[in-house]
Amino acid sequence: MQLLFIHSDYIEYEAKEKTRVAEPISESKERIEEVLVVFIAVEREDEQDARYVVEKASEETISVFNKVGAERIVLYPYAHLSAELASPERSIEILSSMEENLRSRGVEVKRAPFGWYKSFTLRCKGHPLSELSRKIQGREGAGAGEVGVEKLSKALEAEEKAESHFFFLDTGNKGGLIKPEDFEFDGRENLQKFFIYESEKRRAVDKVPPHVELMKRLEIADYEPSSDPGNLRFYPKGKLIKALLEDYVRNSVAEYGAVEVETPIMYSVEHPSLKDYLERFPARQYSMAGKGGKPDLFLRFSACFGQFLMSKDMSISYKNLPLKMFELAPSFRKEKRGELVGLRRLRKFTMPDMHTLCRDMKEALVEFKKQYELCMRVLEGIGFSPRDYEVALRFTREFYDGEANKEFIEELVRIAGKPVLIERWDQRFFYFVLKFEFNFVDALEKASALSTVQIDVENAERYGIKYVDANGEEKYPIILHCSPSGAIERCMYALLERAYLDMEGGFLPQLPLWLSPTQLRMIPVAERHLEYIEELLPVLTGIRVDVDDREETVSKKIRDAGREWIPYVAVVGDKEVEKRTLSVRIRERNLSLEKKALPMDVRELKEQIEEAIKSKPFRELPFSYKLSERARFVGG
RNA sequence: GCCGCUGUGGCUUAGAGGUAGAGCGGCUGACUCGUAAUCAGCAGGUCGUGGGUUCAAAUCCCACCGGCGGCUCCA
Repeated sequence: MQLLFIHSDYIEYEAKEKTRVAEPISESKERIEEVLVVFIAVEREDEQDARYVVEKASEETISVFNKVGAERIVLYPYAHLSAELASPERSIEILSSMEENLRSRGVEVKRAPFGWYKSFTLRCKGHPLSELSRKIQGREGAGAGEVGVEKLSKALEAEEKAESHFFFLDTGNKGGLIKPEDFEFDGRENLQKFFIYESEKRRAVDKVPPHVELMKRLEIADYEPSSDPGNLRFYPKGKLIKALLEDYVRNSVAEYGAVEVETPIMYSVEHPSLKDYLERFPARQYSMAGKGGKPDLFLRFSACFGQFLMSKDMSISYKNLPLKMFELAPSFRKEKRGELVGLRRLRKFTMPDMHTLCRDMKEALVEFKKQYELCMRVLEGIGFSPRDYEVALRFTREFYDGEANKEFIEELVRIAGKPVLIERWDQRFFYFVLKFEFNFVDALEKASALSTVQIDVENAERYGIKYVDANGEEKYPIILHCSPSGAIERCMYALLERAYLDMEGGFLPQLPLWLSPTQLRMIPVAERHLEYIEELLPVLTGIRVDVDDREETVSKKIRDAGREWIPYVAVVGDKEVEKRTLSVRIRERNLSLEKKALPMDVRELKEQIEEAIKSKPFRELPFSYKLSERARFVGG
């Protein structure tokens, strides 16, 4: 049960309109003075142990009532305090028994009608105790009788109060932070969109994001109605792209010096170090009940716990630092229903998650910069140019006030090579003092983070992660959290949205060559040309080649290849067989109008493709190279 | 989670109280085909699910489920 207490001069409310769970009422309008208003959400778990919860909640209410010296109490049902409400019938029952319980203690109590849309005004007294919130929990199992009132977590309260301010910082800009009203956006439309999105957090959009249609049509991914929303299915092409991106990120961080590990995807809710995190986002976990007295489990929302718990048990010398640990972590966040969209925001996603233990802030900053550059390289390698993303640097006021740190921030802006958005928090409300993200702005002008690095000054201590320094003393390291690419699915979203933006701009949409499921399609004019194609295939190893051997016209096959965004399409007819060449169409970004096919030698074509995809991971075609043997995964 | 919109064969959709219609895709056949949709035929639908109103419901009402958008949020 969630309770919000407001000690008020008065409350006025009026029942306006019934909802379908409305209880019958006699009075629709009330005004009550010198009152402790208790906003209440009865939660599902309360149904299990209703009497206990009513007793505890009443005790707590009386205690607050006495402390603030109110004259009467109003119980005001307020569903919005919880995401896990009890049934309306039980809620009314529980609220009524709470009303009676309080009345039996000799207090004047009024209960606002349940299940009505109500208007209300109240005046909060504003003294230190005038606003309080409490959560009442039922007893866990049979034995544990003493779980009672808990305060909301400190972090959550702090965050509500935390204020932040936006600025800009340009490359040559020694003068410090520029206020948004003094910043000239000219030519920086994307940054402007990003800023508007960040500062207003709202967009008037009534369209489905373009990538959703594309992910289906290109047989990449799709919704799975039989799972929880936000858990997608990936078709062979999507799975291939995903696996290639994963390979690429894995290789990149290995090159940077991280070791790959794997940690469990579920953890006990009882673990003391995890509790703070959990309390902060109670409704956002996938959790399951532990049977037979075992503790409940939740699915991880990142690889942090696993790697922290692993680090805690390691013996680490200062000589091992900076120590980098990496995991391609399937992660779960039960995001609110309305937040889920296509590949942009999921409940199950793959997060490349690297943590770096650093001996001190100095070393942390050195690594932070390296990782900043690593992230730029990774995005570049995937196929994003710096024009495709906007940089945000976020830090606490305290961090920025150090003169050396100011220079550090300016250096980061120079590396970005363009103005960046700054967010400065008045106080630290979470575990980091500095973070950056590279944000993609999509076709509907929504921004979402790709790469990010954060400097964590809190979790080493919380988890008991220590290293031994040169003097033999135990120290807490500073921890860097880094996702070099951001969630893999989100990269796919950004690639699709970018392709859509290209299309809007008059270009042919395309995926990067190394990620294209089919890189080269061979089209025989007639059946008799298949033999020649079969001869060529062994030459083209290391490239994903397929053959459109269906009984269709050449025009149809060309069109279908175009709809699949295939980068190289080679037609083979009598002429080619005779001259031992290929007639190749190249889908370049600027070829939307010209549709020329040029004669090319097979080896020449192979070299050209190999040159373009060298240094990138390669995987074979995930299905038959013959189109006639391939099933369709999505309709038409 | 709340509010609004939405759900018709595998896909895209027409129909807005009175016998479910089309295109794509699939299958069969013909054409062996030269750069963005060859022609003909066939199969495929308890109109998201469950209730209700009605002589009659894809169509109106309610609930639930999925999708989209907004609010909110993004460790």
